[in-house]
Order: sequence, then structure tokens, then C-alpha cells
Amino acid sequence: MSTDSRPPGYELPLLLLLGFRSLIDDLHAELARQGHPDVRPMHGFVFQAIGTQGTTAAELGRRLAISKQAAGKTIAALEALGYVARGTDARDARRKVVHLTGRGIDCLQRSARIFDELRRAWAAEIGEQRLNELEADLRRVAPSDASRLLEAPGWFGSATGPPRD
Amino acid sequence: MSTDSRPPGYELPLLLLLGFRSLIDDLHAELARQGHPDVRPMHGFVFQAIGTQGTTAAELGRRLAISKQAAGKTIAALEALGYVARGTDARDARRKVVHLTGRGIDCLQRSARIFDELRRAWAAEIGEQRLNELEADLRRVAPSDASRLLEAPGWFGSATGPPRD
DNA sequence: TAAGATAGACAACATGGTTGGCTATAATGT
DNA sequence: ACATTATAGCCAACCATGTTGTCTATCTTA
Repeated sequence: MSTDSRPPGYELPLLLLLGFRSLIDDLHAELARQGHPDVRPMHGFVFQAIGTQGTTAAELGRRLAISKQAAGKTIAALEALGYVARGTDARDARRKVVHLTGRGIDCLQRSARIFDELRRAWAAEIGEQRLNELEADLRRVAPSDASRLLEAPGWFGSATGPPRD
Repeated sequence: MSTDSRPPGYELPLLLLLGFRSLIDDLHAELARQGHPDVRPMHGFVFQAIGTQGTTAAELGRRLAISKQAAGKTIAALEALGYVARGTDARDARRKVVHLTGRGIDCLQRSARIFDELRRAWAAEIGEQRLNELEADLRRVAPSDASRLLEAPGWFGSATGPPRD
């Protein structure tokens, strides 16, 4: 046996990133075809974080581990695109409840369907069982706290770290 | 059999991203401990693209699929941190050859070693064979063009797309 | 030698992040 | 009941990373 027949470790993150990018790129190419050309990869996470219940800027910031100001800016951008709308809260005059519009819900539902199709395509390529194993393995090694995923934009390049407020 | 026992498709990209983030976060935590606290996730890709041979801003931009201006800015930032240095090319007065400094090479070598250790940690968790399979599967489904990976920063959030020049 | 292509730099702008400061409203303690 | 504290949302300023457009200097080529 050779003393080191293992692949170099740097390949693993590359493969994970390429796989992620591949899925996200395919998703958004298909979303664009289905009438959502201006939605960005980040927006999907935001839609998910808003959910069907609606939320507020401060709460969104906490869920995404970004500052409430950043959350507010994102909400404003999404509002301008017609994906979310803001209402008021009768019980708390400070809060402005953000909820998905019909267009936002349509985008969210189409995303779910497209992701299912993409997963089926992967399963067709490597086999359902291997794909199940791949997911199971990743669940074991990846931290399960699915929040703080939206640090992704910024996290990659900037040095500031998570917000203080 | 149930009509749909498969996991929802949206989980796959999440797992890939979490896995990637986990590796990169661990890498940079360890790099910080080993004397490189100010290097960013993106920089590793840049170091890799510069290589031991050195390169130029325009060529770096092509390798990373970013504009030469963006490449120039990144080089300037890395130069300020002491990781790269710029020299001239005797054969072509236009070109300014960028090469890694001793510190840059040190960082690159430590990164490689840390990635190997992280891979061993994953192998200890899920088994060497499963990890090999995971990598093999990802190689099949992920596009192999390892360039255009540095679109990552920006790609996630912005809408501009790849550069024209 | 003139025309075109390339390298690098500067300015201006967009996006998405952060911090700091501000006002309005709610919650809490004395 | 009232004063304090905490929270929600917003505005301005800044940083980091991208883009485009424009400019000059230098090869390369017809």
C-alpha cells in the first residue's frame, strides 16, 4: 500500500461548492424560464425565512444571522420586486409584518418543485441509494444549525463577522 | 410503497452549502491559530489561481472569471496584507507579474495540510469508503470546470453576471 | 509605420454587509 | 402611575466585492 493514497483534502470543499452552485444555477435558470428572472439565489433563503406566516425585519435578521438593517434593506429590495409586502401589527405599533405576495408564494412553490426535479436528476445519475447515502453522510458531518446560512453572501469575502445587534 | 418517500429536494443544496461552510470555517479558524488571522475564504482561491509561478491581473481575472479590475483590486488588497508582491516583466513592460510572498506560500502550504486533516476528520466520522464515494458522486454530478469558482462572492447576491472583458 | 489588441489603473456605480445614531412604541421596575 | 429599559424600524456613513466605462502605455500585426 502507498503511504498516502487519499485524495488531496482541498478537493472536498471544491466539490461541495461546485455541487451547490450547480444546483442553484440550474434552479435559477429554470425559475427564469418560469417567469421569475429577477429572483436571486439569496432571495430563496429569505423567502424560506419569511415563510407563509410572515415575519418582521428584526426577526428576519435574527433568523438569518444578519443585522436588522441588512434584513430591512433586503425586504425593501424584495418589496420593490413585488415578492413581499409590508403590513402593520394591530397589537404592536412598532412592528411591520412582512409577508409573501402571491408572486412570492408562486416562486417559493416553483422552487420546491424544481429542487425536487433536480434531485431526481442527480438520483438518475448516481443512483437513489448513493444519493441517500450522500445526504445522510453530509447530515453527519455538517453542523445542523441551518440558521446562519444567509451569512453566505458577505461571509465569503468580508471580514466583519456576525452582527452585534 | 408510498408515492413519494424521497427527501425534499431543497435539502440537498443546503447540505452541500453547510458542508462547504463547515470546512471553510474550520480551515480559517485553524489558519488564524497558525498565524494567518486576516486571510479570507476568497483569498485561498486567489492563492491557488496565482500559483507558485505567479501571474498577472488580467490573467488572474480570466482564471477566476472576474473582471481584470476586480482582480487588480484583490491583488492590491492581498499586497497590503503582505501575501503577494508585484514585479515587472522584462519582456513586456505592460505586465506586472504577481507572485506569492514567503508568507503567501506559507499560508498556501498550511491550507493544504489543514484541508488534509479536515478530510481525515470526515473520514473518521463517516468512513474512508463512504467519503471516497461521496467525492466520486460529486465529481459525476458537479460541472468539472473548476474555474469560475471565484464568481462565488458576488454571484450569490448580485445580478450582474460574468464580466464582459 | 499605422492600426489594432492587450495590460493596468482610475472613476463611478450597484449590491450586500456592518456600525452608529435616532424616534416611536412596548415592557418592566419601583 | 411614572421613569427606565428594551425593542422595532429607519437613515446615514462606511467597507468590501463586484461591475462598466474610459484612459494611457505598450506590444503585435497588417
